[in-house]
Amino acid sequence: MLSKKPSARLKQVLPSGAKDISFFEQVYDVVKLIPPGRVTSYGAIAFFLGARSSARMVGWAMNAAHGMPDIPAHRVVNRNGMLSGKMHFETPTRMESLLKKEKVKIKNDQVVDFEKLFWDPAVELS
DNA sequence: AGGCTGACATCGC
DNA sequence: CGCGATGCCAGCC
Repeated sequence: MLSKKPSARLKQVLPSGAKDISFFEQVYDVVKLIPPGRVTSYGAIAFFLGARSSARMVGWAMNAAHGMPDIPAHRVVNRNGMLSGKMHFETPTRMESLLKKEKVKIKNDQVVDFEKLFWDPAVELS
């Protein structure tokens, strides 16, 4: 996979009067609400959006979120608490660094105490 | 216009 | 208990 970036970047800025809220935008909305030092999973976000099987899309949304400073994609990991998307950052160590800055410990590309740091949108945003 | 792929998750064999 | 197959939505070839 070489340059496989969605240059489209969706609508990115949402033209004035953008009323059609796509799945992606909902994902961004949730990810933006993840507090520092906390993490969540692709599946949790997908589930919160009512599409438990659409976890893949969440990952794809993160890919499209590249370049959006408001989207803390590093706080989203897979269900095992593993930094599965670290290789998609500017540098493979970027994701880990950002998390460590937020006092999140990483070991073997995995979030330590993932269950304790887990931020469930279905609960927090209920 | 049709098909493959993807930073996941779950069910089936 | 482990690997294979399927679902899901959007973007790109």
